[in-house]
Amino acid sequence: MDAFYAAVEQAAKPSLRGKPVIVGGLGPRGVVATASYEARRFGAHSAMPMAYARRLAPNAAYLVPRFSLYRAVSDQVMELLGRLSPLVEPLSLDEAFVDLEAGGTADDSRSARAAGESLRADILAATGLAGSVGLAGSKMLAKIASEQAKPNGLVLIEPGTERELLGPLSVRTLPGIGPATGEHLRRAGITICSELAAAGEDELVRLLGRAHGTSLHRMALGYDDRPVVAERDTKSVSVEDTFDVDLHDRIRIRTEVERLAERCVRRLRESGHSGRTIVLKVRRYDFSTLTRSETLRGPTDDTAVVREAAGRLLEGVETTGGVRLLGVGVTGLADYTQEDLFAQAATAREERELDRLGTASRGRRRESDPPSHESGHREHPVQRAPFERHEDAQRRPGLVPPDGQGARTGEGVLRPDGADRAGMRQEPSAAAPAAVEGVPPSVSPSADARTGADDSAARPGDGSSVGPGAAEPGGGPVPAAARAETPGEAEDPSPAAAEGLPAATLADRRWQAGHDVRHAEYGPGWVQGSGLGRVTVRFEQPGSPPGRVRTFWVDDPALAGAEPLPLVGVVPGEDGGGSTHRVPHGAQGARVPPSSRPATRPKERSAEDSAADGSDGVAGDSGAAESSSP
DNA sequence: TCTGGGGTCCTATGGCCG
DNA sequence: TCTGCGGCCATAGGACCC
Repeated sequence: MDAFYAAVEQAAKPSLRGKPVIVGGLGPRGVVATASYEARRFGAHSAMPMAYARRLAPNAAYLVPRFSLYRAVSDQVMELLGRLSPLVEPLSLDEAFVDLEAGGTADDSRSARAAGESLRADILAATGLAGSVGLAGSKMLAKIASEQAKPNGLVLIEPGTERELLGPLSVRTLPGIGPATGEHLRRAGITICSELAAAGEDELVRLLGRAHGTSLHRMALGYDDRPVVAERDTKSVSVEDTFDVDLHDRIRIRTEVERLAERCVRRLRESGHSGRTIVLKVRRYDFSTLTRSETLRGPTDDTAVVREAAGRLLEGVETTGGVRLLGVGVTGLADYTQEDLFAQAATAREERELDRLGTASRGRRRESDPPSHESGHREHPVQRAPFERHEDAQRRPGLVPPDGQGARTGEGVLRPDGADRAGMRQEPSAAAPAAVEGVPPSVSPSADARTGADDSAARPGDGSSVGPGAAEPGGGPVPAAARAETPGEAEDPSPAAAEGLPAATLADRRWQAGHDVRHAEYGPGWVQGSGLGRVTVRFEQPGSPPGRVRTFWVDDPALAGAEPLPLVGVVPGEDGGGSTHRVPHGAQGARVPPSSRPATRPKERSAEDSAADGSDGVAGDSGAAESSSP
């Protein structure tokens, strides 16, 4: 898919079509995830620091990613690919290999080209978006072809022309040659593929090591017999956060590590995994990165176990000077969970009974899994871990008895499903007003509040402007990345209540730039920006003409968060928009009668309106669409 | 320019064990 | 009983990809 995230946003927001759009982290340390082709003309591109992109393209629209929307569109595209062949290997949300031969879809250049063109048409019809197709006899060449096809094109590499085509291309074209290897080769006098091929395998192995050397030599000759692999097992799960301002306070660092551990385990469980090796990642003030890991005796998906392991690893890390990033990961995954093991232990007899009766085997265990208790012939018997952990658990209140049932209920104190989600949404109510008044636009409120919570107290004058009110017992604000994935969450008052915090009020609502909203009177739109107690909304939707902007008070009860609308197939409703529109779970409780308080018109509105409605109609002017989310 | 977040794979090193 | 060696594992770091 071409400039995927930006293209989705342009499809969802008609006023942005044909305009430079940049999607990525909007905080002071954000980077560009995707730049639309219009933005690329200014020199903006993926992985570029956002601050630099803003200098190059100050009038672009800057938006945070909305992964749930991209995932939904991606699913549509992948479904179309699945019709071509059972062998589809997704590389990311916007890219996949398809083995056309295996699907019987194509067996020569003509039929392959036809399949590619019809696929592009189908993608356009289903999503309204452009995709590019590369056709070739191997994954490497297909990928190179698709790069050449962009934007919105199709390139086929005829069999027999591979070496001729590769020869003059930069070695950087080949997958696996990045900045470091490219520089390494350049110093050896190798800059293009023909030179790589001529260097010979022995020389490349000497330069780059066994695996890399041999595979690159083959690729330079056009050989690549890697198969298209449909199902790949996940090997690790991790979460990490970069902080807007370096962390110095040791207690604060520890708290963040624990929070990350909890988030990591949540993701681990959601994927149906447990894991044996806990990894702590620390990026220091000078960008040097170190990892520390600890391998347990058996796999776990227990929050407390991971949190404590991460904490132990942190103890061995020197953090004076400051920390800019922390991460927690789990590797050595097993695709059964601890509860399965508990259950197995507790119900082994029952299970054997069921098996004897021919009942299908239970749980998430697969044929390929390590043996269970009954057949333990492993050098490192993973199944011992639960029992060892159980001893720990007995000393720790609120943990799990090995009775299968208790695995969930006993731990409910730590992470009942609702409370976990609440944990993601613990938004210090005191921080919101402070942020609205005191935080400069584009500074992520969460991170800023985090720094305000202790670091600025410890080190006055290090740049944070949020006061001690930001600190909140029982959890901190949501990292920007987490919020970005869950639009509308901030509006849900229930989690706060579940945590015993004061119920959220309308004034606590956060309006994230780019996120969808619905106004009782004006219908669906999206947040163009907010700050100073106001939120500016552009009222338009996929398929509609570019819409107008209006500004409201942030606590306007007529305004509610909304879920993204489908990009294709919804005719803008006569009722003012989107009859298929769903109010997100978070907004249900806050549903309001139409305009119990009339749309207000702050004095600044006219100025803001005219700026945003100006000649180019883009959310530009360095204020509009960017995240001045309070 | 001042550098995200989620991954994968490879390499080197050192300890343990048969 | 000691030594050398290879295999495997744990750990750490780095390159790369989207």
